[in-house]
Amino acid sequence: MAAYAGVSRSTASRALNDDAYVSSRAKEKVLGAARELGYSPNQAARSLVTRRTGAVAVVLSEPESKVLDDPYFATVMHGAYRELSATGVQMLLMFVDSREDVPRTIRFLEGGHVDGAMVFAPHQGDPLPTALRLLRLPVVYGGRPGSVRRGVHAVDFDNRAGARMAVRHLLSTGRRRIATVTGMLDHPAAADRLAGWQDALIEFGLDPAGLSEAGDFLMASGERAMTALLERAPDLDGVFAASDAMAAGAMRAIRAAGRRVPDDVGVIGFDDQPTLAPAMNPPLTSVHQDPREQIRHMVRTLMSLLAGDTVRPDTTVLPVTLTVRDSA
Amino acid sequence: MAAYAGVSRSTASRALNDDAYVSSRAKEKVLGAARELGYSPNQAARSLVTRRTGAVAVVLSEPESKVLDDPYFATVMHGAYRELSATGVQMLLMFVDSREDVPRTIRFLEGGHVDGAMVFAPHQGDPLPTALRLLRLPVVYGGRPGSVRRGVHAVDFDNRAGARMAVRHLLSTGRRRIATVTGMLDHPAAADRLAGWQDALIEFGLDPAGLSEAGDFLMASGERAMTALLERAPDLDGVFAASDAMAAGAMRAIRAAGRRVPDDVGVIGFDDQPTLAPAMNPPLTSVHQDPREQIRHMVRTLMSLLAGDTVRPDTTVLPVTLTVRDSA
DNA sequence: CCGAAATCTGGGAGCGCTCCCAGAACGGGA
DNA sequence: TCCCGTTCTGGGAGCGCTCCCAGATTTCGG
Repeated sequence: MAAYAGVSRSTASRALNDDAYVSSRAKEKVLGAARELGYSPNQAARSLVTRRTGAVAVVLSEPESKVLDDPYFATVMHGAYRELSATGVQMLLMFVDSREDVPRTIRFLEGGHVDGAMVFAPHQGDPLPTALRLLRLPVVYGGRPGSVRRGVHAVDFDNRAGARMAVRHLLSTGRRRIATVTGMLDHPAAADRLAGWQDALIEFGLDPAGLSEAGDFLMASGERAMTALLERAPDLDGVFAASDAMAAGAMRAIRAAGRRVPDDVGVIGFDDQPTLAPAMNPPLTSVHQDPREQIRHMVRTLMSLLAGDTVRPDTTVLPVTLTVRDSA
Repeated sequence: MAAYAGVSRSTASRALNDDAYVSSRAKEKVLGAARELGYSPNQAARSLVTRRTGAVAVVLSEPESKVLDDPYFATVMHGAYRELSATGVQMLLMFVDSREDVPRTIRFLEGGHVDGAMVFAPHQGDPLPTALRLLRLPVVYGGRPGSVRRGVHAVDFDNRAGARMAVRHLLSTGRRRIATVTGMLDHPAAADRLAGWQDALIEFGLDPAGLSEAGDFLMASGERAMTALLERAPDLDGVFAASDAMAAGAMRAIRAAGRRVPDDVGVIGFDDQPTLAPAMNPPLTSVHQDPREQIRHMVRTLMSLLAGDTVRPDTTVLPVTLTVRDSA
């Protein structure tokens, strides 16, 4: 190929990587030859010497059922692919379903197959973040990792403020008995949302006691939890669910109990899932977060890290907004 | 590392790749040293000489909205990851959202970054399969590709037989006016399901005229189509929807028209989505297909191809079953 | 018009591995 | 005991690229 262009391998390499000190004439010749020959450089040979792979791992550490069910992860995968390929980086997707997957994953990540990783590992007891600390591989977390707190790069949403906003909105319509259905509490986001609900009630001088019920982010748990809440506190007039799916379940329970949404009970969800929240009946008021924005931040941070910039390890907190529809 | 184990690089290499002609003593020494040193071979150097990357691309050629919405794709991604990593192959996920993505994708695939590809490209006009024919890269399709018919490896479901089974089931409960809501008809699966519906009606001497309405696989289109059908044929007593989501939409329309499921109108879906079909009210009778089985077949075929076996290019058709619940 | 600085080019080394080949060690039958 | 086939080992070449360095060429101020 260098021969075909009539230059040395060195010059060809420089032209292809647009280095400094290449005459425009040589560059043109090389690029022309490459086009004519349909030449594309051998990635393996290149990585061998540059010690860069041009690939980044996206690690989803959640049980299978969750990943398949939650459209958030579909958005994450797709968004990560788009953002990464826009910067010329290949995405390597990895799933970690159970503790047994951890060693294999670690081995792969330290095997020099990737330049860095974007990790979603929200559970408290997840061994992955701890294991990852020992590697010297640039890692950016999506959402505050459950197990490791400080000294890591993370991009999270302001779950607590979002929950506060939701509850304040319910309060602003005159409701005073506001319950919550939480997510799994070993999940920092769930804990933060619970805290935000509590913040707003206390701020208003109200007593949160007995008005919280644990769910697991999925619809069925929302229905179950809401049924329990209605039994325990028949006078409740509002509910904040830590996910849209649970809000949907809660609505079913409310109707089953012969109450109306929003007339008798106001309902607010979290996530503002585009395929779910607006399609509900009535359309769901929900705390809106933008996963694409999160991904963008994560990619940007990782790219700085890969470029060798010293970025102070920190958690970036992205703002959320309240999308008001008819359910509250 | 070879030095540490006290053997030559050749012997170390042989031990690590468990080649023939290595004494068990040498092998033990090498493996022991590797463990002690936390050594893992440099993938780039290895690919450089073997001309194998140990990676396979999974290409999803569908518009973004579809990929994010359809749990089938989540299952595909996750299943493909599991099956591939079980055979020691890395998965590279690629999305092709629009025609503009095609050249970039082709360039990547022919750039020698992967050993083969598993492609999901169901649309009739999709330019990707045609472009892929020119590459000499082993490709296995998931579902019959829309544009290229023969001479390719594909693993499809028996959509036509599945639809036939569904309609026969409706017929067996005494229903005689059975409508269908189709998927996008540029999608071979949708066309096959429509054909199967027609097969069963004709087989029973019934006239399908006016009882079919086009949808797009999503819930909203099911509702819309069903409303139209009920208006056009108020006497209908059964409906076969080409997806579970459309079946859900159809149920809403049926209720909105003051009819009951299954008493007045029997409903059957397709896909038997685990998170949707059993959770519906009433639980949905649906044609069951197993995406994991499809993936397994695809991976197996691709592996044979990579091993250099000559596999006759052909479409494997996987059987489907009918899961009977309460909606019909 | 000269010399030094800036710009450009090609040769050579080497990244870490696998594969080929020649030769050493081993084993068993004549 | 010797010979031949089998099993095992190490050395060397080379995969295709980038990077370093030395030398060639151009540019430009004095």
